Amino acid sequence: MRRMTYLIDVDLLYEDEKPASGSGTLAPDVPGVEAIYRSPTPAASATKAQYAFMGADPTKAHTYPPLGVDPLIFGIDDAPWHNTAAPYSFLSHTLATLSDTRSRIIILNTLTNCLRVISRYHTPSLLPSLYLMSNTLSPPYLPIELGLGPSLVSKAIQASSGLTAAALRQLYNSTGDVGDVAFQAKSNLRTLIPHPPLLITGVYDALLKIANAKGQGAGKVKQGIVEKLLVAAKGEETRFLVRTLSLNLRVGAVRTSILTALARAMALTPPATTTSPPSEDSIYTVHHDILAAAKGSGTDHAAKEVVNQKLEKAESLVKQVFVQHPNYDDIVAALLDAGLDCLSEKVPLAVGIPLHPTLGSPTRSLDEIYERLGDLPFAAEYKYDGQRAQIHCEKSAGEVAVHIFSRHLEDMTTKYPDVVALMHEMFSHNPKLQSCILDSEIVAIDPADGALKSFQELSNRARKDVSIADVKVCVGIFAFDLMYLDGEILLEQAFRQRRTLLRERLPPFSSSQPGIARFRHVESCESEDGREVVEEFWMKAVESRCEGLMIKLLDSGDAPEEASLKEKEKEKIRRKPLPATYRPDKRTSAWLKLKKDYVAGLGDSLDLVPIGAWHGNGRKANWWSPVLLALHDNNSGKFVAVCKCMSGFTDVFYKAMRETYTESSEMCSRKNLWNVETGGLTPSVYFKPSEVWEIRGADVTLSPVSVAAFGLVSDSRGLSLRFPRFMKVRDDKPLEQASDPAFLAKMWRDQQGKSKKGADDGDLVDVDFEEDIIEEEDGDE
DNA sequence: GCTGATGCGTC
DNA sequence: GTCGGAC
DNA sequence: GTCCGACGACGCATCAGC
Repeated sequence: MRRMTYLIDVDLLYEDEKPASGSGTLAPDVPGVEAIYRSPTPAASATKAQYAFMGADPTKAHTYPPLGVDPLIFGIDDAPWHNTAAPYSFLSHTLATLSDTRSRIIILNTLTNCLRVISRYHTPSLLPSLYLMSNTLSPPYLPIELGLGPSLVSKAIQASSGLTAAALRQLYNSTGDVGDVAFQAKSNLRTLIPHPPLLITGVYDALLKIANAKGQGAGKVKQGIVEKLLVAAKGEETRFLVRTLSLNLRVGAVRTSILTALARAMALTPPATTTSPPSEDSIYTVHHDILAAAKGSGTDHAAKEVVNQKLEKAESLVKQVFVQHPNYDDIVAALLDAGLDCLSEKVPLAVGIPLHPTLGSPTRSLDEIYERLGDLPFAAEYKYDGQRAQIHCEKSAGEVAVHIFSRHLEDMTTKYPDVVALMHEMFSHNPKLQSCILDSEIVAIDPADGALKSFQELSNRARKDVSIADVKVCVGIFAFDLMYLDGEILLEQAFRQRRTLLRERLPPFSSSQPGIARFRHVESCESEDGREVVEEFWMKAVESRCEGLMIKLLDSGDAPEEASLKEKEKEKIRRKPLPATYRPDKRTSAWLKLKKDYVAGLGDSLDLVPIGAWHGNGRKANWWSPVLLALHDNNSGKFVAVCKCMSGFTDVFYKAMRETYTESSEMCSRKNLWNVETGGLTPSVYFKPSEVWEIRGADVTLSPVSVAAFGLVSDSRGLSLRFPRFMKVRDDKPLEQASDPAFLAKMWRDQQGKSKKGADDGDLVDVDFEEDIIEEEDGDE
């Protein structure tokens, strides 16, 4: 009913301001955006079939073949589109297919077939397709960002659909997806002048132009490009275009799936652009005859086995190359030029290009660690609470080039000029050093005594184009691995060797200049010293300002067998090899992390009351998520919000919550009926305070938005919780026994006391003293 | 030139 | 960062 | 075991709007 109203509005709008020329209500023309519209042939030649697919009802007509089928069966011999350039509708068709399934197999088939078609019929679209599939614009270490947020996208949807912000908001609350909102808004529109089809290359170029719009008026320029894209988009295109623009593609395929598919596509359908065809004995390429045999009547198991082996080899090759050199531009260029066989040589690990760091998987206790590793020797290292840093250094003609990359491979060299200077000093102090790539944690420290400071203090550092003189927060580098040294790649060596090399060739170093970073190795101990030593080390780590321990195998070995198995069963089970190499592609989490807040009794735990919530997104679209949680102030009797929480709930729990707090019931209202204090947060709905939940977090943080414990610890800030997650319902606790502000304030003080020598006398810590420090830091600017 | 909102990175 | 769900 | 996507607190950088 309401929708009818919109339809009329929209029609009226278009009567008056028909955007036949792309202007009207739309932003002024943006130079260079014609590429979006450009079609290799005049628009008039677009076939009926294409428009059938792109019509308002995309479920009715599909000109594209189903992509989810086994790639061996999939017929790639008919071009699915009629122009030479690949239309964006083909990609949105692919993404729609992905969205319809959760089956990994179908997802991989779909991606593989899509990439085969594109590389066969329009190789220039291959690279942009990979970026659009992975919802990225460039390698992560290049500073290219869309700079579009929900508000700008929403404005653009308003402008191109005629719907009001409130109408869009309501659509959004019910679907939990901006793409769906745009799709529905657009489906109410009748465009009189058909636009030429969007092209994959055109969409990607438009995204780059959005990213390149900088300076004053950039918002308008970005919005203008978005509106043009939206006007040109048809059917499913709109949905995925908007998801792309919101950086929330959500089709169940990210890095690994895309790399796997790219490898399979290249193996099955080698590009015709290579300077020479793949050799007959290529271990990757699936040649015609074997492919024909494998896809035959389905009985040639030998041929299928050969195909599978080749595909597996290709996948592992592409993944390995990518984790060591995460750049689709380079990989696609190499593939198109020389195919899979030369990929490794053409796209090598290189100093100056970040590799994917090895990650740690969580562990609940030291017992669990010993269970998983048995008696294999390991090193236990402090896990510092700072920022991961991969440091690249290379000497060339006497100059040392330094690059520093973050955990997600962003280039943060200009954030740490003090680290760069230190590396220069280290290299000149040690003239034999030529090059290195090392893995480390950068931690805020007290420049006087090197005492560790908190993560929150580190995060106060400036981030861009910092000069050494401006550095306000001193840091220490705590190195723990060495992946490359003097021209030699060390990834295949055992951690024991890499660690020894690190210690010998890059010893601890302090600059002669004040304020410059210091270079240290992480504190560590070894399992060979005995379990008691490790236990003690773990306690020491917890008492220091560390999150806990990282556990790393020193030598490659085999996982221990389960003691409970009988001898016969043991023989059947293949022992799982545990590598001590630096190979993040082999195991996504090769190291084990033991953090204090995973361990029962060690983390911070609070009893909080749910007092409100927001509408969930995506798979949580029909549930309350996140939920707003509050302390109970014993003095005022009021509930005071501390933080939002969305982690730790099961689907069953969400459903139950939806029942308990039914919208517009006596338990749930859009108004603040129960007079709760929410500070800077405004939930979509308020809950009647009625139960207590146990919530765990890693740390208490000083918060600019929270008003919990406001005034107890700082005059300008409240307290909140880092990494909050739901543990369980406390049926046994009445509301009045929920945690109160004083309790939270005490938790914060205890946490501060821990790091300060002599300040651990609990209640004797002077609140005013702490407060002074904070206000001083606050008002320093 | 300043302030607040927004984007996007860190954990 | 955390977590749960699906395969 | 692996992959994916729901989202947490926080703070600097940037740009809109005054």
